[in-house]
Amino acid sequence: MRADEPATILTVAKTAGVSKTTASDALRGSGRVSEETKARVMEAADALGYVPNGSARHLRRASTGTIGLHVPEVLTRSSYYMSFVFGVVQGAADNDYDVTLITSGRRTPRVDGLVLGDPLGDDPIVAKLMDTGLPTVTCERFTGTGRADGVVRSEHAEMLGRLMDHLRASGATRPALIVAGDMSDWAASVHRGFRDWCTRHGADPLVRTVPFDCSADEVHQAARDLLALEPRVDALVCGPAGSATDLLPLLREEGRDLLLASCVDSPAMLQADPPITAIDLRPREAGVRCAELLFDLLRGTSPAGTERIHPIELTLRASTQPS
Amino acid sequence: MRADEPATILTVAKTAGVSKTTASDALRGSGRVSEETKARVMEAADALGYVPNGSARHLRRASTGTIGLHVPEVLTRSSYYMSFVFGVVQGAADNDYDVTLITSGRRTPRVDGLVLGDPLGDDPIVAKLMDTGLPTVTCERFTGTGRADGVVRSEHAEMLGRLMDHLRASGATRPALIVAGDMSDWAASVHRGFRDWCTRHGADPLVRTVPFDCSADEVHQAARDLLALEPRVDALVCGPAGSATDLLPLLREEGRDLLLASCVDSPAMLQADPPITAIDLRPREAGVRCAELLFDLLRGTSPAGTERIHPIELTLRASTQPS
DNA sequence: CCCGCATGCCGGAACGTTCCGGCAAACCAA
DNA sequence: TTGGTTTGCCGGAACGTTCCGGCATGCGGG
Repeated sequence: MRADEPATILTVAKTAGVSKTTASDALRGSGRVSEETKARVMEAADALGYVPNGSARHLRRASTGTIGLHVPEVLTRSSYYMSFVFGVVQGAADNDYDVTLITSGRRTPRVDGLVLGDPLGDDPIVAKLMDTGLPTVTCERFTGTGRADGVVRSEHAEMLGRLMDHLRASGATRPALIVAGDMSDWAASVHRGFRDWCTRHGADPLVRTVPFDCSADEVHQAARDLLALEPRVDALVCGPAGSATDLLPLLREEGRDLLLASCVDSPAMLQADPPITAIDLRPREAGVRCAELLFDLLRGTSPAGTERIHPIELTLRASTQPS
Repeated sequence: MRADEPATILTVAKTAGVSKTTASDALRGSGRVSEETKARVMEAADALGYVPNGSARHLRRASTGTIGLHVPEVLTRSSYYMSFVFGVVQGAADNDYDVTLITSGRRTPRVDGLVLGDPLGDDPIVAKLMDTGLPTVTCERFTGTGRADGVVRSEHAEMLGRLMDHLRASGATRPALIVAGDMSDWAASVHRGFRDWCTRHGADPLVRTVPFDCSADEVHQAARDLLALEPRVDALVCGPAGSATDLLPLLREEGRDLLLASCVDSPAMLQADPPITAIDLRPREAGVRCAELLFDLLRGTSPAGTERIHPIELTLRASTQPS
């Protein structure tokens, strides 16, 4: 339980023997305050356990000190999103901001800006948030109506090409892809990367599309379709997070010894048998980058329309070694 | 980009032809306002797109309208925590509160109360948060110094007993347990439930302890220890989230055909081969309950010290069918 | 008619901090 | 000595909303 009333700037000022303005200036490094007075005020604030009242501060400054964060509630991507969320929170804390989670469009959020992870073009919540007019940064582009003020994105198409090169070098001649629909910029890039690679290498673009928040059954069905093709598919790239590990039992059951890769890495890919080659999207760093870009926008140090590239990596594991 | 200045209560009042006090009272259902006047004010607020300035409101009310949420950054539990977080956010939104994520003890948070998921007795961040004196609800008990104002917990020991009964009914005579250390109330309960069951049934309590945020290697090592025992272990209960699926490759490799169960359910348990029997902790609902309890505490409708039981379920799957 | 009560409005002050501009003192140059 | 500049303080007002208590009006009862 809380002991007594929190100290205010007036308490600190009285204790340090200065005006409230001097106390505020001393603690914030604003105005003109001598070093001696500044030290005295900071000592008093420390001794009193003074914590600024954010509501008062933000009322006066016409700001909130908070950014809103929205990620889709898709459990298959919980590992990715959890890391992303912690990254955004880290980036915000580094800039003395709080992060408020937004899971519905019910209330217009009172925040200084927004970070939207994986904004889906057909997500009404995202559309609503984009309509608030708040400074907004998206991780990957928004495929719906409207433009974010800032975008942090990765070169998924290029990385898919590199993965395909690796599969080809491992002996694959007939690769296939399971990918989510084009409402996600990420999924669209992966899809495009695959098609482009097939065009360049004279391969059939064998693709099955599933929903972004697809069930394991949907993934299984897509995989079965591909596995039934003749000539036989000899490499399978799984777009949806977690789907590669979900398919291991099916592949084992069908006695299919093909190369397997995932477009989203997670601890489960490493722990699978065999460990699965995957694209490490480095979600925590992506979160930090999104937060940083939003603050640059809020401070005016980056113009609206800024796009930043977030580097991703291909992690090779046993699932794509030639057998 | 934002079009123009947001409407204030003064704008609404002028538009509706009433005083600011009447406008405020009409929108909040406080004071004494006729139905006719109320309707007129709400119409004006709607037309103006009025959104209350939370900073002003909370400054006046000496509240923040925000609760702080802390969960450990343990990726192996991302599925559980993600659901828990979304549950807390849901519960908060239902009470018109925002949720701020707290990942470090660097700044004393300006929030009305705290929800701590899985508070570990040796976590310095949790200790710091408990020291703030803010009204605090924990999901499971805090094993360190200090007492939360409210606790939402489940009967893990009892559920463990039921799981053991099921394993015994499936033919297990020599069950073993991998569990995290006792810094987690949940882990301690699971451990106690296992030991109590073994005592009641004259079984050796075969247990290996791992850290709460254990690596897959640590789980593998613990499992190898248990698998090496003679007489042979015929059932394995995995405490750490995700560890049951992590062990499937090892069990397959060792040719061990034993019963396997997990103390934490997740989509991955369902997708494993075979699907793994698990305890569904229903994390999303747990999150909602924690938020609700915190608001009851803040409103004074529940006394400090309140404990509420959150029901959990045993989900039987192929991994514990007798072979 | 007068008094008490209920209803429905109202303005002022409060919340804690920051912004703005004023003022006094000290110093330096002409 | 006078004028200009710099430094370091200061009080008042502002931010948007809520709380508090006052007041006018109407109604009913004595």
